[in-house]
Amino acid sequence: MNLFADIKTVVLEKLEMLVADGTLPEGLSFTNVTVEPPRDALHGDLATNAAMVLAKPARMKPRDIAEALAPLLVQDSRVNSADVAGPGFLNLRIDPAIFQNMIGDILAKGTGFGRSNIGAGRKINVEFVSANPTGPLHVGHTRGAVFGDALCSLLDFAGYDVTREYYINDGGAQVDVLARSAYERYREACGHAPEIKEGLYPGDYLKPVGEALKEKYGDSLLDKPESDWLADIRLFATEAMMDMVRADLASLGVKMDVFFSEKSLYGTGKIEAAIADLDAKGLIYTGSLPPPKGKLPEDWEAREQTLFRSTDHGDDVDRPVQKSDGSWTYFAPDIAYHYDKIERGYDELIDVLGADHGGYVKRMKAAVSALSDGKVPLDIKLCQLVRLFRDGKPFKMSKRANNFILLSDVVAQVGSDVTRFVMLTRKNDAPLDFDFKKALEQSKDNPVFYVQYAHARVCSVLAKADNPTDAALQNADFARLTAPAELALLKKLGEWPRLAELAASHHEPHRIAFYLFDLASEFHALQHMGKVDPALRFILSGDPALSNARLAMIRAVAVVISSGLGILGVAPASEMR
RNA sequence: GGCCCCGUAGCUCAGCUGGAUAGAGCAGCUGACUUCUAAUCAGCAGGCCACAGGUUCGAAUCCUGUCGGGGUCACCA
Repeated sequence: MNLFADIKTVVLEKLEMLVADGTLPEGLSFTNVTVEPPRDALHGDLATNAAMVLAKPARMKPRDIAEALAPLLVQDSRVNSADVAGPGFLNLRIDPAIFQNMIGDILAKGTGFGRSNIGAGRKINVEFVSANPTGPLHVGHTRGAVFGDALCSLLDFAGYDVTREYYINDGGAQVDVLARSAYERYREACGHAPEIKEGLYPGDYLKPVGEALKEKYGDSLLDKPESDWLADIRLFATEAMMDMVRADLASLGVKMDVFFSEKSLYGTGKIEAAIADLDAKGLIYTGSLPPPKGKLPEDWEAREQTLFRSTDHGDDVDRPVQKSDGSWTYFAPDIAYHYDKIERGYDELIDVLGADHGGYVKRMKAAVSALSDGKVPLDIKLCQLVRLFRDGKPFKMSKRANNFILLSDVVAQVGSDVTRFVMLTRKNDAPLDFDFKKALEQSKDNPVFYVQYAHARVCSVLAKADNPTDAALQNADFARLTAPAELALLKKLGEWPRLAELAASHHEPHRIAFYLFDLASEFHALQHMGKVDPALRFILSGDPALSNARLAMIRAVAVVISSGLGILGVAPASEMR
């Protein structure tokens, strides 16, 4: 159940009644009417802005509308009172029984509580990580991996049919460089001194690949021209790199549904087909681009190129799809790749990219808009940098010194759960500070710990009460939960379905992390009250009925925490020792 | 120079697609454990929401401009 959605339905019904009886004029749009929690709990449980947003189109005073609407709302059994306040807000007080009985709902549905169907089974493809297959994943990829994966879980929770997808950039020049680097490691394995020239990948991770190549080819590729071995080694090395990538992702609990190869677009007519589709829409032409605005590059010269008229779909300048020698630019396979996604029948697309790809957003959106005739929305989420610290001191990373921090380093040091949670405590477009020491600290300073500790405390209390089953707790007398702090906690639980929907529709998994922190905070506060006032303890030996109700309540907290952590891909802890 | 992102308490950040008196955590100060985990909690203090205009019943939120920080910028992917 989503109380906010339910009550909004009621508000809309009552507004229709006011139209029907002539109080409100016909033809009003109710799309801006909202039902949300008021900022201040003193104002009530829910508030609607209906009277204010309708005042102008209805040519009425907000208070007049509100006063007409209020008595109708109170007719609903769930609404105890409706008061006009401020400039025309309607503050609603909800029957406490609604919140109390929600516990039964939570215990019955378990972690399914809060699932919605706003996705309506629409197919959505989320492309993320998509790191070049030239080495292991590093911290930057880690953020994209965690963000993308959590976003997928969130969308699934909201009723989408989600595909997790990784685009393997195995068609460009960088995999040739990989092959040459691997070849040197192969020579090294064969007893020769490797020549890791400038521009090749120097990392040690290619040594096992060299060994494996020796295993497979013996000495047969030594002293052979590049043309004899390049294709074979490229394939071999790329597959080895993707094995590493898959292992890295697995260590974070990320499992892709589809690995899509860029190479598969070449020589199969797929690029040609995508460009032909654009051409048929009159969006491909031959011409030369104007020089970039502002400072002119020294070697700039006008060039005839095959261009995509992306400016028809919101881009700032048209983009080349073919180089002057007739070969494709990197943009062409990207167009073909997104064309392929559209042809596979996705209703929505999301690309998760690093912030350094910001300049790429408009052209890709333009391409998808053109290819799908504006029917398939593409959202591009840019993940900002991760800055690494150890105990407050910045961590130096240098690619040249070959000491850049790998995903596997992070996971090895702090574990998957902590890595994931910390990475999700920031909006994707804000830079993230990741402190190795703080991430492992067991204090309120560390939100992962704080949330897990709340869950563990519930487990501990339930254990004290001999672990009653959810089925048994569902029969508790929830009406006994009348303390203000208890009702506040229940209202927080009631926000979960709405919050999950909002997080999903905004493509913002970090909201889950912040909600869990708030929920944990409410719970910790309530538990602590039991120390000050024994009457508020969860387990009261003299009142088994009230104890059961409270145990059911905290069990519901654990269920929602568990559910939220599940979306983030973090395991709930049952004890913290 | 063009485009994109960011600018909110001393620090790190939320702010629910425009709502009521702008919120957390840390740091600071004052308090709270013979009890279900004090690994916690309560309170105090802390603000020109970068700045200036605009849109309207109402702006941290939307628009325009300015300043400051970051990213990116024609045959590299």
